[in-house]
Amino acid sequence: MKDLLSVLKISVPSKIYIKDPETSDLGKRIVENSILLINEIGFESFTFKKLGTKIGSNESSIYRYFESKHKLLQYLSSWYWAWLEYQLVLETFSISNTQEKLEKAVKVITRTVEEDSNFSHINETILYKIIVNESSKSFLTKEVDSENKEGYFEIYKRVITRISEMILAVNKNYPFALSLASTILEGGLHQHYLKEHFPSITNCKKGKTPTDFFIHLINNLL
Amino acid sequence: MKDLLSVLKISVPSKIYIKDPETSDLGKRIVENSILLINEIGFESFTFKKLGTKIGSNESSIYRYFESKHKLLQYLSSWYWAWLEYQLVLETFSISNTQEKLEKAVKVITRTVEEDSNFSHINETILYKIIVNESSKSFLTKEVDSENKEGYFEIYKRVITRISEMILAVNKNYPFALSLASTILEGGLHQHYLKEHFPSITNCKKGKTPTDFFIHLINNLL
DNA sequence: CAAATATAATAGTATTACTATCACTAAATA
DNA sequence: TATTTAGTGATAGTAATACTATTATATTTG
Repeated sequence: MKDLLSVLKISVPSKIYIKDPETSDLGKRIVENSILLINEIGFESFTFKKLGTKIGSNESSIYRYFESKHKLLQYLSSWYWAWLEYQLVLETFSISNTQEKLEKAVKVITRTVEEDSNFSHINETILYKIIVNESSKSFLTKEVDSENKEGYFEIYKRVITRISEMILAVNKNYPFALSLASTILEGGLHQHYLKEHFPSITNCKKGKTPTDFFIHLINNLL
Repeated sequence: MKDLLSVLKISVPSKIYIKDPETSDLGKRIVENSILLINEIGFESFTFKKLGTKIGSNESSIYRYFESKHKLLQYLSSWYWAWLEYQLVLETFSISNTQEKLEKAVKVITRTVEEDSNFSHINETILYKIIVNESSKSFLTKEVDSENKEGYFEIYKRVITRISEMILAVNKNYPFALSLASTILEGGLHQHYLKEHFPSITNCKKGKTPTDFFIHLINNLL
């Protein structure tokens, strides 16, 4: 996996950034450290000024890469979905049994990202925490519709479409494949969040993961 | 229902506000118009200054009721969950058949709030839109844990607990009642959001509602 | 070596998210 | 009736935010 990814590049919709952060050292430091800083202080308190200080660079230089912190969050989200899609395809590709394939897919999209695959400057484990805590904010805005038209959410939508196809492969008569797919994806993140902050309204904890919940769900539903 | 509510008062955790907005005309105008304004321009663009202008009052007066716009959002959310809990209890109370009771409950928590029950200055239809679009932001912050300890999310958690009890009444061996309950509640809001902004990743549309999806789900799962 | 490009440094702006102070009015209370 | 006091409004002020613009300097490339 590590080797494969060394020749592949995660591709994010180009309209999200002004200048591709993958093309320079500064760009990579911006992305790498924005993940750390957002994780530390939260998206609301995160500013380009603070990030500039952290990376020993100037606020104005960061603005050459991203129009706003909101766009940066969308970049990080898209990057994560692209990375997840890659994991998803890789780990399910060779499975021919439809049931088994779907189970694997659900595992991939609902599991905690625990080990840093480390093929890049991006720490996926920490990025995953940001996805759990902040990713909703990337689309819950007044600008969703225009941003959606611009293609900002293409990868996210493609992941859901892929899952829905696997659902239909198991049961072609199931009438809510897309809704189930989107529910598992967002619901998985949400259960991880609850486990951390609202343990009284989830059954998930150590030894009983969101993955177990959703695997049990699809096995009894489809 | 209208009559019943005229003697009942929706009760929100008192730590959320500085001064109870229900106790004055200005307070009610703040709440009433904040709902309209947040719906119009979105929570990010919403400010107390703009709200002050809208209600012909002063920014500083609004700060006498709410410490910040974040607290105001939490107030609106709590108010909604309290209102929903009331609907939930009222509409399921007299149903003795457990299956039927749960179905009704799922209907109540996943349906679109369409008619304004109009028992107060609060427009529930528009408030519901805010819940769909903005309510996640009330807990997705770095302050969740301390705010949770202060009891800000009590009503929300109680609604989920109630649903989970109804799930267990149908199938006492189902091992994920809380997770299923929280998934239906948040998932319902999310499907409504997708229907509006990302129709390509949901099966929900006119004539095929989030309610249909979740009713079908529980009926085949439990 | 010149030209283009990337970055840094500095300054500046409108707005935000408040806090503080003071004045005024209406209602409650002594 | 006089007097607190509570509620609201008006004004001012502050530190920080979310940028934009300009100029200088360093680095890369043709």
